[in-house]
Amino acid sequence: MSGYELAKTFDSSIGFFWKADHQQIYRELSKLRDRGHIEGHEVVQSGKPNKLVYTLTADGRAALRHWGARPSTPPMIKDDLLVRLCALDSFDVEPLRADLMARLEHHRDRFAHYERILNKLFPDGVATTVADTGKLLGLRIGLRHERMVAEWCEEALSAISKPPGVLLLEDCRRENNG
Amino acid sequence: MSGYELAKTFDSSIGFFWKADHQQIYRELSKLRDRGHIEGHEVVQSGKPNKLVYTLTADGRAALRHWGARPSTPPMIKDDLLVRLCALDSFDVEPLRADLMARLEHHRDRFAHYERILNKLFPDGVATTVADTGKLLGLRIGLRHERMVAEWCEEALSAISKPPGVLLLEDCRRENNG
DNA sequence: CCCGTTATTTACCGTAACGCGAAAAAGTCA
DNA sequence: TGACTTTTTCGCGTTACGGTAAATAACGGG
Repeated sequence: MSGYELAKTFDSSIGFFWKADHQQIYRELSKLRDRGHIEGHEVVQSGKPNKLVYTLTADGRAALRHWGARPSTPPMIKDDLLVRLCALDSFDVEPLRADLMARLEHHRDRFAHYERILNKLFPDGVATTVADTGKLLGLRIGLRHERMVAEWCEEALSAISKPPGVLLLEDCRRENNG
Repeated sequence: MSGYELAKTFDSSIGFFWKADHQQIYRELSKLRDRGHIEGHEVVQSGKPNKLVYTLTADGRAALRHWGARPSTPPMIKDDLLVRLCALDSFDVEPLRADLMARLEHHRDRFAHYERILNKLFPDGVATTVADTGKLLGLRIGLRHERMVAEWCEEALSAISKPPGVLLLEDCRRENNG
């Protein structure tokens, strides 16, 4: 693809867990070209300026496979909300509650959104190709994640609404089985 | 605290979702001091070099409260494993399966670790102070997260082990209720 | 023919957040 | 003296970004 096409289709592919504007895409393409991983070939167009379509070189494909065989690094959570919770007594509760409610809505929205995509792409819940299996699994962890965080937001809201000490064993047991 | 003390205690406090080595801590302390948010006072010690203990200024405390009232930004997942899944057909399956198994073990370990901390800090599952409530909630989302990812790893392993198309409605239903 | 619009790429500026390797300074103990 | 701990600092680099703008190239309307 060309940089322009990548920029346009980025959001609808891996855009849910990775953001990149067009500048960064062009930058990364330049880096890859400099390293010999990709090659750009001009494609003449009528009615529009020509575009520079990049394709993997043999070297690039090898590097890709090599990268694909590397162990992944489990990412950190890195949510500033968690830092706030770590020092909960240093902050006002009300804005935090508002934030938690906004977050709850946000994660519910994302969950619904992923669900729509899932129903659209995999109405039977079945992936027929290897590529589809990967995309389906990506959707699955997205769904799980949003549902998990949304549930946690509810728990957090009820915990900070009551005076401390009212988060009881009962809640724990419900959570540990849920 | 002093930079040295912060560096030592960082891992056992918010260290699970935020990493910082001592250099970065000193750097951030310098920034905060330059902005007037903290003040350093030398504390004489016997048997060791003196230390520079930093304390919040009134300005710093105000800035902290202001920061605490800001809406949080929901972080992206940003797991390179997900990128691999998005282009699953471009990679070899075996290293990916190995990676998934390592990840499964990793997240199970973290889950067990959080559970131990939870049982140690909150043997009754009850937080008695506001500060404890925050820490408990942090542990809770950590537990939820590790359990969720571990379950997803199992699902992913079974999905990539079978030929495509065998990830059935049955699995979906189990997940959507689980 | 100028002008505005879309498509496509590039240049140049900056920032935050980090890692690495080293070393300085101050003290202890063998 | 030399090795080791404690505490702080310096100077180098990188990755991964964001913003603003401009440079092309082609189209169509007035």
